[in-house]
Amino acid sequence: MGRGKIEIKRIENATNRQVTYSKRRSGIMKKARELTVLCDAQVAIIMFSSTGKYHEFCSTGTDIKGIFDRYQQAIGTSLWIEQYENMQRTLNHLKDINRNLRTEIRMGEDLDALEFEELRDLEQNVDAALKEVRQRKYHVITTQTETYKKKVKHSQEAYKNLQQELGMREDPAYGFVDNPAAGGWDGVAAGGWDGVAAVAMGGGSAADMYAFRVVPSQPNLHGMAYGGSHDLRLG
Amino acid sequence: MGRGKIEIKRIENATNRQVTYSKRRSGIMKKARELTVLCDAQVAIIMFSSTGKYHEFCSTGTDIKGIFDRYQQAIGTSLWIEQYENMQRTLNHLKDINRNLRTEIRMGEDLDALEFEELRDLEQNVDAALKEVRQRKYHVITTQTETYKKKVKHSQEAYKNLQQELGMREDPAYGFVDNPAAGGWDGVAAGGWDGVAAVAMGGGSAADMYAFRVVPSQPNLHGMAYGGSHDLRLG
DNA sequence: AACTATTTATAAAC
DNA sequence: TGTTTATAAATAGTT
Repeated sequence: MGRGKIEIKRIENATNRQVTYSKRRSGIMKKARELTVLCDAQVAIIMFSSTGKYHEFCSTGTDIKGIFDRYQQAIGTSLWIEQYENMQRTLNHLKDINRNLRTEIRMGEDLDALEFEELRDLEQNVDAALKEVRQRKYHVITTQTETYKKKVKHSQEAYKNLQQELGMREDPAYGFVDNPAAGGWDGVAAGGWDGVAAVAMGGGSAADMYAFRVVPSQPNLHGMAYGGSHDLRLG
Repeated sequence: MGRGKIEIKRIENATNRQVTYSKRRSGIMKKARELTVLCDAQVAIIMFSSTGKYHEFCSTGTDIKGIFDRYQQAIGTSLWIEQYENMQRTLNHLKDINRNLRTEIRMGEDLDALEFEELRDLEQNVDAALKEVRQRKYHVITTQTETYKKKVKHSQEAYKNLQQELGMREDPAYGFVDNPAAGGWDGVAAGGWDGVAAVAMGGGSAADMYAFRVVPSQPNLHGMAYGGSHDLRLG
C-alpha cells in the first residue's frame, strides 16, 4: 500500500526508517483504538523505536500495568489449565483401565503392571504441576528483583546529576545514604534479594525454612520496627 | 476498508464482534511484525477479547516482560527528565535574576523579595522530584505485592480443585505448605511484604533508616530557602 | 508535513 | 473458522 511494494526487511536508511516508523506506528495505534471500540477489547501496546524513544497505547478504563497484570495472571492460569486438562485425561484413562480391570479380573487376567504404569503417569503429572508453579515463582521474583536494581540505580544516577547541577557536590548531607552494612533499600537493590530467589527455587527441604530473612545487622536498630527478631521468610 | 464503511463503535452482535476481533487482531499482529522488521523496533502487544481470551505479540529477541521492564524504566526516566528540565529552566531563570540583581543593586534597588520567590520555586521543584520518586517506588511495590497475592491465591485454589479431583485430600504430602507461624510464601503473599511498601512510603518513622535519604540539616544554608527544618526524605 | 498512486486490510457474503 | 470480492484505508515514494 504505497507507490510501490516494499520488501519486509530492515530499512537501512536511518531517515526513511524513522519516517516509516512514525507513520506505521500511528497506523497501528489507530487500528488498536478501533479494535478496542469495535470489539470491546482490552489492548496494551508498548513500542520502542530503534532510537530508543517509546510510545504506548492502552485501551480506556485501564492502564498498561493493569493489562500486564491480567496478562501475567492469564499466563499462569493457562499453565494450570494445561496441567489440569492433562491430569484429567490421565484420570479418565485410569477410570477406563479400572473398569477394564474389574471385567478382566473376573476373567482371571492379571493387569497389575498396567495399573502401576498409569499410577506412575499420574504421579509424574502432579510432580510436573508443582515444578511449574515453583519455576514460575522463581522467574517472577528474579525478574522483578532485576527491575528493582535497575530502577534504584537509575534514581541514584539521576540524583547525582541533580546534585551536580545544583552545585551541591560539596554537601554530603544531601546524598543518598549508601551504607552496605545497614542493609537498606539500596542494599536490597544491590543484591539483597537474591536470597529470595534462591528460596523460591527450593525443593521443599528443611533448609528452606530459614532462607529468606530480613536481618538488620545494624546495632542501633535493636528493638526498632525491623529490629531484633523480626524475621520475614519466603518459603 | 471493506464492502461498506463502518462506524467505529461497539459492534452489538456478539458473533460479528468476535469475527471482527479475530480479523483485525491478526491484521494488527501483522502490522506489528512488519514494524519491528522494517524499523528495527521493539514492540509488545497484549490483547484481551471481550470474551476474555488473550493474545500477545512480541518482537523477536525479547519477551513481554523484558519490554514491560524497559517501559517502566522509560517511564521513570521521562519523569526524571521532565523534572530535570523543569529545574534547569528555574536554574537559568535564577541566573538571569542574579545577573539583573548585580546590575540593579548597583543602582540601589532592592529585589530581595524576587530572589526569595525564585529560591522557593527551586525548592519546590526539588521537593516535587523527590516526592515523585518516592511515590513511584511505593506504587511499584504495592502493585507487585497485589500481583503476588492474586497469583498465589489462584494457584492454591487450582491446587485444591486438583486435590479433590484426584481424591488426594487425605495425603498431606502433596499439599501446599501453609504454616502461618513459619511465614512461608503464602504468608508473604498475604501481606508479608506490606512492611516493605510501608518503608518505601517513608514518612519519618524509624523505618526510614532503611531507605536512602536526603537530610539537609545544614548550617551552611542558613537564611536560604533550603535551610533549617526542611527535611526531604526518599523513603 | 501534504499529496497521490498503489498496495493492503477488511466488511459483507458465502 | 476459511475464502472471495468490492471497497475503504494505509502508506511508499514524491514534493
